[in-house]
Parts: sequence; C-alpha cells; structure tokens
Amino acid sequence: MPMTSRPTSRDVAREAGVSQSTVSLVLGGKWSGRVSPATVAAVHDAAERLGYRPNRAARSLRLGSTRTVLLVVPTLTAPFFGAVHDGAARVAARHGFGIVAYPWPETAGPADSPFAAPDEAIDGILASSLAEDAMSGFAGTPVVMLDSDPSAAAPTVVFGVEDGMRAIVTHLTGLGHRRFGHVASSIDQWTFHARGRALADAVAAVPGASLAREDGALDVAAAKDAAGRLLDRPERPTALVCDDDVMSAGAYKAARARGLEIPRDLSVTGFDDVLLATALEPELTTVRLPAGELGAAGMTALLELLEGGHPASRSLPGELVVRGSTGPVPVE
Amino acid sequence: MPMTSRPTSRDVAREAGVSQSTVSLVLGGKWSGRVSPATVAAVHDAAERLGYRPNRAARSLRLGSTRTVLLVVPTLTAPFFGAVHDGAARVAARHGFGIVAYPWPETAGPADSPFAAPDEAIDGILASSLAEDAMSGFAGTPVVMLDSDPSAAAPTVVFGVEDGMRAIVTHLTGLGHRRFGHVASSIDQWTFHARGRALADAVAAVPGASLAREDGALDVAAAKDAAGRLLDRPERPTALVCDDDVMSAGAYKAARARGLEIPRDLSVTGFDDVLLATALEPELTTVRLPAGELGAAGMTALLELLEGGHPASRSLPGELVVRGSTGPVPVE
DNA sequence: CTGTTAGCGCATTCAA
DNA sequence: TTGAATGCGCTAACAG
Repeated sequence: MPMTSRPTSRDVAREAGVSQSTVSLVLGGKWSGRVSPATVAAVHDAAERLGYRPNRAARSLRLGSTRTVLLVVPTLTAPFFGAVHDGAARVAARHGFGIVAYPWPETAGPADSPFAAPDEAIDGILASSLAEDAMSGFAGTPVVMLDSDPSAAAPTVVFGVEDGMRAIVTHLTGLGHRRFGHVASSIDQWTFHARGRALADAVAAVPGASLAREDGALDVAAAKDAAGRLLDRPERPTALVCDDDVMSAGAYKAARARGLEIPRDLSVTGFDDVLLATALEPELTTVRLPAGELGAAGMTALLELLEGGHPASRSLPGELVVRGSTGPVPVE
Repeated sequence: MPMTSRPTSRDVAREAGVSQSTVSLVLGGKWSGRVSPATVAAVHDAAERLGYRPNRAARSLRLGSTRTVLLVVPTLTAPFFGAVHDGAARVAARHGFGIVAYPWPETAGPADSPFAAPDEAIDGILASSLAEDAMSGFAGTPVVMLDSDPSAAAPTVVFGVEDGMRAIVTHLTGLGHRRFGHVASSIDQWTFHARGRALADAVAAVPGASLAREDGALDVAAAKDAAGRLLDRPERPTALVCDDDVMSAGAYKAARARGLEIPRDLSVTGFDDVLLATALEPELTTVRLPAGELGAAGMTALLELLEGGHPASRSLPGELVVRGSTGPVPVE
C-alpha cells in the first residue's frame, strides 16, 4: 500500500484508531488530564510508525504564526554575517524555527512575481548592523537589533566594542606606545561610531598620548590608502589601530610599501578576528568578536519577545587576542 | 474603522464589489478572457488601496507548494558559501521564492521542539559541495547539486575547475617552471578530487615536469605544514599550486619561515579568489570562481526542475587572475 | 463573464 | 475521556 504523499494527522488518527482531534491534542502536548495514557502511547506509536510530520502551512494558517524569522544583513558574503546566521540558525532549529536570510538592500528591487518579498509569512526579524529606521516597512513585526545602536527602542544585542578598544589601548600603552593612528571605517554604522569614540576616549585618558585618524571604505585598498596617509604624517604613529581585520591587511601593505617592518617599526591591531587575522604575516593582534554568539543571543531574545516577554538588551564581551603584530614601541 | 489585522482577499472583494474568487483569479493573473477589464482594474485598485498581500500559509496549504527552497551548505561562515547564498537568493526573490539556509551537518541534532527540522515545507533543495548521498532522507524532493560530482543523477552546476588548473599550469609553465608542488586539500569532495586530477594530468603533459603532493586540512596552519613538507624535499618545487586561497596563505608562511621570497624564489597560486587573495602580500595569482553565479545558476536550474523541466547540468568557467605571487622560475 | 462551493491539514471549540 | 464540527485564507472546479 504505497503511501504516495506525506501522512496527515488523519492518517495517524486512523492508524491509532482515534479521532484526528485527539491526535492533534496529543502531539500538541496539551493532553494532560484530557486523554488517557494508553491513547497517548498509541498515538505516539502510530505517528512514529508513519513517520508523521505536521504540515507547516496548515499549522501556520491555523495558528497565524509561521515559525520563521527573517535575518536582515547587509550581505552574507562577509564571513562575519555568515557566522551570525549560523549561530541564529542553531538556536532557531532547536525551537522549530527556520531562518530566512535577507541580504539587504542588495536583494531589494521589484520582483517579477507579485508574491515577492519575504516580508510576509514571518514572525519576527533579526536585523544586523543596520539603522533601526531601515526596518520601517516592517512596522508591527517584533524585531531584535544586532550590533546596532543599543539606545534604540527595540531590544538589542551588541558587542562590547568599547571594552575591546580600551583593551587594545591598554595593551599598546603597556608596550610604550603614545602616538596612535586610527584607520577608521567610513561606514555609517553604530558599531564603528562606538569604536571611534571609545578609542578617542581611551587615548585621551593616557597622559601625553595623541591620536590621528583617517577614514576609508572597508576594503584592503582603501585601508591601505588611509593607513598610508597616517604613516606619511610628520609625527608618524607608532601604532595603527584598525576598525576591522580587513583594514589591518591594508595597513600591513602600507607599512611594507614604506619599508616598515611589523612589529619592529610599527604595531598594528585589528578588530573581529576573522580568518584573515591568522592568515596575515605576522599574525594579527585583534579583538575577537563572537559573531556566532551574537546570532544565537539575538535569536534567543527574539524567541523571548515572540512569547510576550521583554528581553533585556545584552552586550557580548570581545576578547583581546595578542599575536605577533604588536610589539614594544621602537626606540627613536 | 481600524483594520486590526492584514486584509484578506475577501476584504479586497468587498472593497471592489466582487466575489472573493474573482479577486483570486485576477491577482493570480489567470483572468484572460474570463474577467472584464473593468473588473480587473477595480480589483487591482482595491488591492492596492488596502495594501493587500496574499497569505503565504493559505497559498501553500492550497497549492501544496511553499515557494521555499532549502540551501544545504557545510557552513555559511566561509565567504564562499555566503556568496552562493546571495546569488541564489537574488534569483529566488525575483520569482517569489524564499531561501532558508541549512548549515549541515552542524545544525543537525535533536531538537527541543517536535516541529524541528526545516525539511518540511520546502519545494526543493540546493545542495552545495556535498556528496549526493548526503541528501538521502530528502528522497523525493527535487534537488540540484552545486560544485559536486556532475556524474550524479541530479542536475548539477559546477565550476570548470579542470580548465582552471590547466590555466594555472600553462601560466606557470610559460614562466619556466617545471617542478611543481601541490598543496592539496584533504577534504573528500568532488571539487578537490577534480582539482588534483586536473593538475596531475596537466603536469604530466609537460615534458620534463614533475609534481609532488602533500595533503592537509583546509586551514592556514595545516597548509603551512603541508607546504613546508614540500619545500623541505631535496628537489624543491619552484611553484606551489594550492587547492584554495586559504592554503596559499599557509604556503606564504612556510616560504617566509624558510627565507624564501615570493615570487623571486617561489611562485604560489591559489584557487577561489576570495577576499584573502588581495589581502596577502604579494597579492595572489589565483583562479576566480564565481560563487554568486553558482548560486544563481543553481537556483535557475532548480526553478526549471520545479516546473517540470529537465535542466541540463552546467559548468561555470573559472578565470585565471594573474597577480604578484607568480614569477619567472629562479635561476639555479 | 462572475459567483458558489469545496476542500488543503491543522488546532480548537463544543457535545457526547 | 473522546469525537464531530468549524474555520484559518486561498485556489480551482463547476454552475449560472
């Protein structure tokens, strides 16, 4: 008797010799004191035997929820956001939720189909590294912001970038550095503003320390230029603090182009600790940002929000990882 | 009159003064010669006014299809797979499909919820860089394999890795190289087997050329070891062909550790052309693999498959990108 | 040309 | 303790 299509709860009911509604009760876990243990066992048995899986569409229709959340990120091509997704997906799967990633605004644009955007059929949104107002148009949908301005109305999970920057400055100061250069990202995101502010504050707290800053796009070539401008200043910095590991790669290049050896002549730090950090030579001193945990914590908060709770905003600590790119300040 | 919840097709019908089924016909685009143009306009108008969006769950339930495909990848943390996702999502969005990424087997494992895996509620599968038999358990679901053994039963989109390897060997041979070392990935995937075979064949076709091979995991440290073993051989290779850009980073380190300068003393090539390639110093000569196009082409094929077609397997050409890591063979 | 009707599979009343 | 009946919003036969 070939079962051509997936078994339904009615099939399970027939197999167990009970009614469909009983199956629903049992499998929904709401049978306490309403269905006899024997029946419960029979139902579970039948479901198992048939390999029954509830139909999500029907469930959604009935319940009005889809058990799907939208993960809005600038792109997945950057390993950072991939890790965020993986972390969120791990938590989501444990709760029967699926995650639809939405590279935004890249994917945007008119669709050929009238049933286009995934902005239907979702229960909530996880938005990473975006301004909160980018989420208008999704008004009314529960949202958790990741690595975004924690002063926003929505619950937020961020990295403790300020602590990270302070740790870098402490580390560098301990090595004797006083002239700092900031290779800064020109991207208009909270996380970079926070890094810049924290660095400026930390340096200002060190007697006799100075800070110069150059901005550039978040890619190797632009960072090389920005770092080069810093290194060509009359008062050359002895330490370059970069907003991101990728920018550190550019700083390396600028240094080499000027015959400066790292870390003998110049110390360089990064931020993120992605793959790149250990691929560079020398390996990069950087602040590890647990991207996977960010996604996981964000998903956890969103689940709480969906259940009517009020998740507190959280901050995940970064960790300074000291490698070979930082050393004692060169003797003049 | 506050519209508390989303408008349904019945609301649109009422607003337009027609029946609900007419709305369905019109919005479904199947009204040619069945509904008067005036009515059509009225319906569109009403839908627009109300901001109507069809309920996906109801659609799915009725149609039996979900307009969702599962993208199964080893991880999204590698930029390569992120790009595949972005490419697939772009095409999918244009056709009203959503993509849920499934990092596998990482996500696997028992779920707390009985409604766990996303292996329900999907129309098809895009599986990247996995063995075909990993997709058992999804039997009966249309599947397109990406960057996987094209001799499989399922339609496949692969990279022309063989051509890429040949291009590398031609390039290197033209520079005078004859002693090749292969820094090979020990990962058991079609794409790496193909690379190894193509390299061996290409070298064998060059009179007087030799090839040594060392395997390692796909990370910087392992690649450094493997490359080191190659460089420590009595007959040291003058060119190291790496299975992946990441492994090239390891090769760079092995070379530097031995005082070898790239490309003066040693030429190195990669494969993929991810971010890393231009972050290294000198920049890496490598074969660019269009990961985004792979995802897009795969999604296109899957769409065709879902419509009952028989998409042909395709091969996407890689492109040799010559940068600074390769140079003339050193004079002995 | 348009409306009526019948489910898709499920969770949930309400009766028995 | 269980079953029968209902409807979530939609599409597609089938009537009219």
